[in-house]
Amino acid sequence: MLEKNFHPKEVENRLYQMWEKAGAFRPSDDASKDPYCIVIPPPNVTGRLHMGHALNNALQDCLIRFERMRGKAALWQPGTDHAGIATQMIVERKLMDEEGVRRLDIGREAFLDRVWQWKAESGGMIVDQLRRLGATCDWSRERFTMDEGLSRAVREVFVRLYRDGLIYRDKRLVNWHPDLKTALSDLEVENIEVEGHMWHFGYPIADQNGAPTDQRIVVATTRPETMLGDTAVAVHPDDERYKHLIGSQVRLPLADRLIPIVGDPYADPEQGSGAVKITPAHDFNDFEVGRRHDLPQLSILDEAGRINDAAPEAYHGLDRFEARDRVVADMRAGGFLEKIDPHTHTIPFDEKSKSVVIEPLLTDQWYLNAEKLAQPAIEAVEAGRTQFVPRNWERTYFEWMRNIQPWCISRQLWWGHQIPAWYGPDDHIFVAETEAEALSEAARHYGADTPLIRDPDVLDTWFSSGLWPFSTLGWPDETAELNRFYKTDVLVTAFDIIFFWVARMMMMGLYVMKDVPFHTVYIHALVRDEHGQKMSKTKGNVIDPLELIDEYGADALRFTLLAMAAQGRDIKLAKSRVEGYRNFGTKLWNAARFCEMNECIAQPEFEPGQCQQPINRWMIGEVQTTALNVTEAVEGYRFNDAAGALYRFVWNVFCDWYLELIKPLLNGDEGEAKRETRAAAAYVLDETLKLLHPFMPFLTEEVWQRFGETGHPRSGMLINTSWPKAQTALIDVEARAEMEWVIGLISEIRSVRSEVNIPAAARIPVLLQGADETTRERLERHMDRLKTLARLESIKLTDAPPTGSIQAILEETTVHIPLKDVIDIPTETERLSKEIAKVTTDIDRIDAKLGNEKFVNNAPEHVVETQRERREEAILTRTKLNDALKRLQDAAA
RNA sequence: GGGCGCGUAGCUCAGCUGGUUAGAGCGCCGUCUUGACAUGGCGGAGGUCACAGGUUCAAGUCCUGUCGCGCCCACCA
Repeated sequence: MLEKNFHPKEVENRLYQMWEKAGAFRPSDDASKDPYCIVIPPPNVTGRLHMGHALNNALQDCLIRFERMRGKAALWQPGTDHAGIATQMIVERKLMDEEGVRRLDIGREAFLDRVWQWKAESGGMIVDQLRRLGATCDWSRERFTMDEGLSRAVREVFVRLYRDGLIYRDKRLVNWHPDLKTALSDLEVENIEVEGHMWHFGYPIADQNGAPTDQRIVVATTRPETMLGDTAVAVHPDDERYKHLIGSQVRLPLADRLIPIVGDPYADPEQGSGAVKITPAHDFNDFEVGRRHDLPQLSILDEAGRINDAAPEAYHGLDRFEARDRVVADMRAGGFLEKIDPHTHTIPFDEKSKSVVIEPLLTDQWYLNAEKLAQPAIEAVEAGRTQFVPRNWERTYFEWMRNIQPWCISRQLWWGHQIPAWYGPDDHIFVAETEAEALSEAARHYGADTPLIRDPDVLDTWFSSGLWPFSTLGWPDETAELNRFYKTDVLVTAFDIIFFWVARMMMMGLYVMKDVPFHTVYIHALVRDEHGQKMSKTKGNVIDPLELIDEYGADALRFTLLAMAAQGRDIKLAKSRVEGYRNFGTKLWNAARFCEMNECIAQPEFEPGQCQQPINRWMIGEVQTTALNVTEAVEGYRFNDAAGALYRFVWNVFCDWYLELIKPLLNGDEGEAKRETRAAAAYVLDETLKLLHPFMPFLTEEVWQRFGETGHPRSGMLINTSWPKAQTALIDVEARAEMEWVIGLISEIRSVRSEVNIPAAARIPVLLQGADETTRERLERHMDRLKTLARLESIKLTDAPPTGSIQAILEETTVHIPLKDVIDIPTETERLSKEIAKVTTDIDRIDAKLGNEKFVNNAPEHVVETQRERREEAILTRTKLNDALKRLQDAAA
């Protein structure tokens, strides 16, 4: 016997282990089954499950369970990402906290050992947390981006790209992280608006001998320290104010260097003074200007962001912000500071901490020619070989892909895939998959064995992530899984990594596999807090999914997320919502409990089409409709529709009506109708469990199992059961009409009872007017139900005009309960008058509509028909209301 | 500057290709501990669908504009 409530804690772990032990997560080997594959967005090994993961994985698990039940060989390929920077930082901090050593103190080898050690100890946390959510990943295939196999894939792709000329080494400005001392890609930089200043400097123009004159040219900057690296001043070639100065020179203060004034359209005459200082080594725009004019690139910062030897001695070793103050002070002292304006501008910060200011720095790095790789990736989406859901994200994708910049793929870190490049004594580059290969190439190149030095840098984490859809399936080997599951089916992710990841997978997949990595990209919402803020540790507004699981169970959390996963909108998560869906679980649990108590046991030979009772025929039809709706919704990635359909079906149809309506029967004598109803109820419950399983796997499986203990033994676990195929032939329109009539009648009687304040416990007789033959038959069939659910004592029929009415009930109840006692007559009179006025305006409006020829001629038949019916109904209601009003007034008098 | 999206009940949000009387959860009011469920039942209040125009027989839904809000990209000497 089921307990009164479902206790997730006692069930979840047990069922999960049972599934896993039974191998339920492994795709079927049956070659006749269609393959279905999702690769998980690999969480960082350093990660803890946050709400975004919970949503992301609830969606994937829902799809995987759905497709598995639909008979596909479903593979959910799991794994984790080594997360270069994040992981390195965590281990560095740990080293410092526990042993007081820096990574440089112990050296690269030892440090990497520590990272691996750390990974072994605590890297599995996020994976366990995914299990708690109920994620049915095939854990036997779990991969890690730094595994030997995946690392081999990385090396091979790198070498291929290099040999195809798509990876190259270049010296240009990169986004430099002065704390971590590494380059970052454009995407890892976040521009944040801050209040700052604009300093205006007057640079003295030099005479023919290079000596400063009194004439000044004013430039402005938000980064005064960079003036130490200025190598020109630019003015617009057509700017009348400065045209004549092009070709002359400026005596740069402090640095005391002569720099040219050049004409370049980059200088905007409208902005500031119209003249702009050019610092090619510290500004992306200036870099371009410098290239055009062949200006020297004078880098004045070292890798830690301190002023280097290229600047005057007074500034050596100063941090960039100290240097800023110093430069401003010195400029002021020298009389070169014209003015300071307050100024809001955006400053590049590192995207992770949002606290370190990124410096453009001139360094040698490895680049990937993304423009070339983007071409086929753009075409694939244009041609629809990969589709975004919702569609509008394609615009975002195109926008970025069409303006894609070279991708800086090297990082000056230790944790990651070391770049397979070696340098000869003359810095000649040898790129090869192994050192041996590189050495033999070098021997060929130099004509003798030559020692090589390996490039110490590692690759951007996202490089290996880009290979994920095929590297996890075994590439570069031609594995059975690769053949079977690539391309994969759908990628599920949030929009914030479309650029980081989706775009890169598209490029890499097409380059390496010559096919898109997935046919669909489902972009889901971001989970925010109740105020719509992005959840973040610093804001302290994080809701921990694990806490919610502890409190309400994994099913409740999953259902909440799925029910709210409307397309394209952010999810503002409120706890009350989770609670509501937990209650939904309880409701279903108790419905099952009710079935169990009433011996509704699934009969293996039960034929849903053979039912005789209209109520059962109706209910079976409702299940079919729901199966149809849920299937279509999940197929279309409309998870909220699917969840909503299930919620309404279970609660508002199955529990509220069906179970209530069959109570008189179940409590009555044994007989064919009772037997049929028990079997039908059990059938409906089973179908419901199946439909709900991808959404609430634990509760449904538990009920499924428990019923197998007391009823007919189950042939298998719910997780492996076939998805209900909607049989539209089982939808009996007549039975539905009849039951809707019964439900409507009960609702009306209840509503009227309440309106006239009949105590809930009171049993009343009811007079129904205008009963025709069909109505009489129906009443006969459902008499018990009507009496029970509407608390009627008796039902009398008259031949007078139409159906159950306020008037009739008022009339009859007066027999038992004096009207005056239960009704406040003045209030009631007022209410009725208002009601009458309202109905009258309704009638007028409908009359106007029906009087409109265009409407009658053009609107679909059923719309016009509906309007006519409504008109008649309204007129009838008005008559009744008027009668009731008159009666009240009589009673008052 | 370019792009995307949002504005519907007190709160959080659904509402697909225009078509009955605009829905849900939570909250609120009333009522009921009746043998599945108080994590519940039953009944109810609450909305000029941001605003202004337009298309249409018909607009929350389509178009234009206005106001307010959010996000992404780029730029800002």
